[in-house]
Amino acid sequence: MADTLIGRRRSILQETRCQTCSLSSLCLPLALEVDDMDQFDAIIRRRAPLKKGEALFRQDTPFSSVFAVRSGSLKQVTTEGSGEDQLTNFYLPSELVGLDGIDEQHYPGTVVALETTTVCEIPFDRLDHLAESMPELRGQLYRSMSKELRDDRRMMRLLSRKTADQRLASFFTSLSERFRRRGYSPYSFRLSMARADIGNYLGLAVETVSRILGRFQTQGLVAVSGREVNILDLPALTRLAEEEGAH
Amino acid sequence: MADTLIGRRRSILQETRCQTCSLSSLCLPLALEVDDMDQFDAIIRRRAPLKKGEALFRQDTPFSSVFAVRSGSLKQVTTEGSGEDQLTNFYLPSELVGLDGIDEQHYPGTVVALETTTVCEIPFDRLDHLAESMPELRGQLYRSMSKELRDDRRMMRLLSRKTADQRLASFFTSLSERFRRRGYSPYSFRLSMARADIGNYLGLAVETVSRILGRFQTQGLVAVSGREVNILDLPALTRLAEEEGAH
DNA sequence: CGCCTTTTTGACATTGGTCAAGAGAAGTGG
DNA sequence: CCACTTCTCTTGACCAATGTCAAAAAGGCG
Repeated sequence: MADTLIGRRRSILQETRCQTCSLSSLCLPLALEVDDMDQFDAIIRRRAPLKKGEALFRQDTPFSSVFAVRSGSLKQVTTEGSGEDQLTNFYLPSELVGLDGIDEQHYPGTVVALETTTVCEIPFDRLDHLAESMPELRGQLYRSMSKELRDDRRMMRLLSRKTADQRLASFFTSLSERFRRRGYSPYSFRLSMARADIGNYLGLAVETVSRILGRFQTQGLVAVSGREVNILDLPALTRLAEEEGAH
Repeated sequence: MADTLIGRRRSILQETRCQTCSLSSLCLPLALEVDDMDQFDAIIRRRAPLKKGEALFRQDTPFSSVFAVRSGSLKQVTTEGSGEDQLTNFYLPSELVGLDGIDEQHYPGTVVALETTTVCEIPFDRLDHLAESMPELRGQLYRSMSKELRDDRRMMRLLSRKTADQRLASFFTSLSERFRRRGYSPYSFRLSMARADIGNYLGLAVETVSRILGRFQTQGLVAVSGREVNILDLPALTRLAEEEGAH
């Protein structure tokens, strides 16, 4: 009884409950029964929203939790020795951040909000404990990691076999698809990241990104104005993305 | 009693038991108690050794098991639509193959033996079932996947920020380190893969691989004769590998 | 409104790919 | 065991894609 009240109160004040979260069908609790979802819900910690530029966690910090993005977006950046930073990932709502920290027990990169962003913190030890008795949750966790592995392989393919044009086309079609799955327009969206971030992520110089965006525009593939993007010819963009650079 | 006999017999005939496997300290059963290891052992299936060029499994085949490499080596190759093949990974003894198939329930690439190779087959449903009651095993499984994620990020960094020389240097130092961890010489080893495989993996043309190997040789970094490699100046190679290409 | 950051554009340099050809290795069958 | 075929690897000449440097234009924020 008290529990329910607290639960209700929390949901009103902070909208923290998975049951009422519009992302639950894409997120970890996917496929959990009501009872299980309640338990899962109970281990989640709310965080104050991150402001643009704020870090969710920093590289080499001890690993303790994974995070589900609730709204906004983030980038993961790794610094290595002398080298420049490398942007290894962008995270959108419902995606899980921090899974690559499990192995070495610290986060292998700094994760920074690209805009105002809210996340659910999921302490990993408690998640694992829960997973012990919930095969569904366990499966979902495996799947999340496995999916990330597959995405990484796709990225490796992009980096080693695609031309700059194809990389940009892939970037746009992939974003478009991710927005679509989350119920947003796949044709019209706002980039939360700078050109420099895109270039870093795709392994291209900023200037190249800028030039190719210009070319896409004159080719009638997209209309870009600052960070506002309108995809005009998705099929053509998809075709381009799926071609492969000579080599 | 009968169990023990069968167990013994199996171990003599096929050397399948984890307890007697020299890799157990690097492999999944790492950190399992004796009892747990016996149970783990029981779910493992032996396979006939693969001959050079034989496939362990093919792309898009239904996912059912992960595999631990026992001896030899393999490569994973993904074909995508019209594009050329992309070599996404090499696997050495004690490494786990197939984890990226969990999510979509089929293998995202074909895995082929580079030489005579033996593997342990671990049916995934049984592994997961066991993981339910063995937190150690569960942890080990998470760690394996997480490590692969980290390795992938390193690879992405290599592909997007390193010059051809730095890539080759990384390739050699990484191989060297992997051999060292497995108790082999870090200075002298045999490449089981062709130059074309190395090039494909590193995102370089075969010719470039060949040329740079030649240059490394005249610089006194390595001595290469066919697939026989002697690392002459590991520190220098490491330095080179850790530099980062302009950009 | 002015400063600072982000983006665009231009000129030029460099890395690494492509094509072509030849030298070695290695597997195959007589 | 050798001759033949077929890969695999190396080398050279040339070229295209993309990076670098420089500077101007456009945005965004206090």
